[in-house]
Amino acid sequence: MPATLWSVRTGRDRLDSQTRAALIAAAKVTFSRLGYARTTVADITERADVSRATFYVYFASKDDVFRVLTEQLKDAFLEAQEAHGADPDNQVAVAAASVTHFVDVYARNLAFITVLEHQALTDEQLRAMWQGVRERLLKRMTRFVRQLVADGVAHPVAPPDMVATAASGMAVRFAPLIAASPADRPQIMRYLVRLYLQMLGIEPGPQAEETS
Amino acid sequence: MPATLWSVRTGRDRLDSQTRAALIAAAKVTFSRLGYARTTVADITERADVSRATFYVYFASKDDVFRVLTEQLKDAFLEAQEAHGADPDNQVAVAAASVTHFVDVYARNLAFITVLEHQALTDEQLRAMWQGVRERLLKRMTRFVRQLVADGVAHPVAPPDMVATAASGMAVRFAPLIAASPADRPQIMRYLVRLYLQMLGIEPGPQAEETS
Amino acid sequence: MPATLWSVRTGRDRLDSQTRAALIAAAKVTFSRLGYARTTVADITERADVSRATFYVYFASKDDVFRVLTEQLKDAFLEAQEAHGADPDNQVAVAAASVTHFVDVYARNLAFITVLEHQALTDEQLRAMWQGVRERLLKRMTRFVRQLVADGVAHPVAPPDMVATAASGMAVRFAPLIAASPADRPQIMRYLVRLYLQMLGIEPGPQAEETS
Amino acid sequence: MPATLWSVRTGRDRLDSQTRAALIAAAKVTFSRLGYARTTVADITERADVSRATFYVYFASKDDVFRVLTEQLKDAFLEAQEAHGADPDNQVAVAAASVTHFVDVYARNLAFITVLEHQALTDEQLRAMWQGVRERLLKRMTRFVRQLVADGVAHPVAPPDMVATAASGMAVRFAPLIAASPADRPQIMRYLVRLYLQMLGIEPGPQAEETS
DNA sequence: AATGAATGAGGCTTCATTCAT
DNA sequence: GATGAATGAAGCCTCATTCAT
Repeated sequence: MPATLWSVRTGRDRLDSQTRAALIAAAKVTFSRLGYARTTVADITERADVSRATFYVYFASKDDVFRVLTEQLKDAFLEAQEAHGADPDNQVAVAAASVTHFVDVYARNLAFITVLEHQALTDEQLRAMWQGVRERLLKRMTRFVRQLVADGVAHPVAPPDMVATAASGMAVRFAPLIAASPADRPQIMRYLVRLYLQMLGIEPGPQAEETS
Repeated sequence: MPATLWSVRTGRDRLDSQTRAALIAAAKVTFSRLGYARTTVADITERADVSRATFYVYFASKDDVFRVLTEQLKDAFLEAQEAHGADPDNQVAVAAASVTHFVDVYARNLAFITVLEHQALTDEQLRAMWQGVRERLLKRMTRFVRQLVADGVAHPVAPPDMVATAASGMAVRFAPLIAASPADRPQIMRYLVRLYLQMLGIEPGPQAEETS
Repeated sequence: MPATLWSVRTGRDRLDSQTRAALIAAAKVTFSRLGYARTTVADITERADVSRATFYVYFASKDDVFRVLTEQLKDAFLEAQEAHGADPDNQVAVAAASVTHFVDVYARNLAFITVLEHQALTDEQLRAMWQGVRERLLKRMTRFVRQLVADGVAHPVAPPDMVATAASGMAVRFAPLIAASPADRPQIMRYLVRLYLQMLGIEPGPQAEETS
Repeated sequence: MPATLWSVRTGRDRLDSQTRAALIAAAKVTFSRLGYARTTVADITERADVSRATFYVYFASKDDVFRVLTEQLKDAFLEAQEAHGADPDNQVAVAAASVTHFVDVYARNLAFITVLEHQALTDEQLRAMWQGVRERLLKRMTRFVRQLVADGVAHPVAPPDMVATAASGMAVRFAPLIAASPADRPQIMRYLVRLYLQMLGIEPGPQAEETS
């Protein structure tokens, strides 16, 4: 096992295992394709090329992997929020980068999110978690809008939280487009950003076009 | 539903039966609460207060009721599109009414739609149907936007189909708000319409505020 | 189903079912032969000549049938306690009849009791129930001994509860003998009764020999 | 255990290993608490603080340890039979000591015996072994009773083997009492011995009270 | 000697669906 | 039309055991 070569052996061993990673990847794909209920542990282990019992070496149950995947998704969204790479002084650029990253994460996880929202219907814990993520993202965007208004940059026609809600809705709806034709991503993103700025009541200057 | 075409049986057809209606209602509630897989036929029949076997008098399978419910949803959306009640000559009012109706139907079926989208992941037929509904709505809105542009009423910052996409995303995201606090519906709708017009690049005149 | 002919149809239908009875009988035999863990639901249903799923129509789980059987055993013991058939005025005859019935029930359920005691090790509820039965029987015998002493009939060398304990131990140990050679039952019972009376400090008169 | 015969390996044999001892002790406790089936090899190794695989260094299987424990129990019973410490010329004292030792061993192994008897239901070898132990003890006691009768010391009301059976039953039933309240052991034992002698038809002289 | 990792085999339980009445 | 009864099929999970190191 190469694991012994590159990973310092600690108590976390189980968590670094290649097998575990393979199972997680397989689970993600399978859940995304088949949904939760139709995914069987056998589907996952076959794809990961291990035996069914091995699954239970790493996860307590089918539910357990699903939670792990959900946590990973959460992390991805919270990280995307950081809007890396945009000039922090250029508020418009920051706004654009933030939307862009969000849409990218969303597009990459489209199907899984559909499944997650379905599961959240019956799983209180999942529901709380996913709603938490949504609220965090929304609050941040709301704060941002408020800031832009205070700075006299934006002039929206509705309260900041409504604007944020609308903006996130827009973004969500653009994700499938990008997932469907990745080649058009730059163009689609450009339109999305323009519409976003328009909704904020910002005059789109040339800087807005520089995103990712 | 071809059933209406060939199953004429008696005067009072199976399709009218009270029992059938009860089963459909029960199925809708149960699917919405528990999702597809976790809903059992027993759940549905218990709620409808009939025996498990009776279910199969009216439906071929669990899948069958789900399809029936999906058809009903489709009808609801297509009907909402008709924008009843708005002055056909006031394009802005028509736009507002259309969005409003859409959001209302969406809000009333939130959970079921979540379930439907989950099922569409694995059911090709369902996927095609639901996508068809979305496309129809989108196309109509796109046409509408194009018309407004041609009429010099709207000045969007992106192509009509992009605007329509963004608008529908907005609307979808507002539905949960309305479902959560129906009392605030008027206020929320007002903001939604404003943002919608803003995105279309329409100067919101006083008429826009008159919606529903 | 003849059931409709001889049993008044009530809500208890499920409980009268022939299938249920067959499953219970099959479960008793199988548990007694194989013990709890090695008994599979398949073993039971095969013996009852129904499908595996049918088992779950009548019982919630393997554990559930086991509890039902345990209740039946409890009832058998409590009923045996009543010492039917002995002249109530002849205390010695009552004593003999009581022991005799107890041993008979025990002998008929030897293996099942072994299994039950094993299960009681890990199942608090079972333990409480079985201990309750034992205590009830013991208390009754203790009361009886006390009475005999008060009446000057018995002159035991130890306190009544100790005598009762010892007597029940004797009886338990005789059960296997009777189960092993039913033909010798009368003779064995005679000795058992004699030893029992001897332990009570009763002069065995001719009446004692009249048991069962 | 043939192991002692052919597995001589090194000076300090596997059979002495501390690890092995720890596993045996852990197994005894675990089997006694959980029963055979519910005890997992993992339970045993966790308690012994070694890895699961280590178990198989010392035992061929879960069944194997169980057999080892059973052998140990057998040895304990057979040794208890020797009635160490009683004046060999005082037959009554010997009788008392023998019963006492038996009860002590039984009390110390109550739960394990319950498990063993459960296992004996399905394991022919175990059944034969355990029955062998019982028979040996019974035969010895029978011989002893016969001797007492021949010596004119005892005057039982039933044949020696019946008396022995009854006596062992009494003893078995007293074991739980002693296990439950060890502080009362002397008192309980005294009553047991009295009842035992009473059953043998021996006038309890003062010597009988000197036991253990 | 000790163990981390992996798995074959097996058992419990659920549930959509059928069918005779 | 309604239903009680029965079941085939399928999936989750556990665990004793093996093996390479």
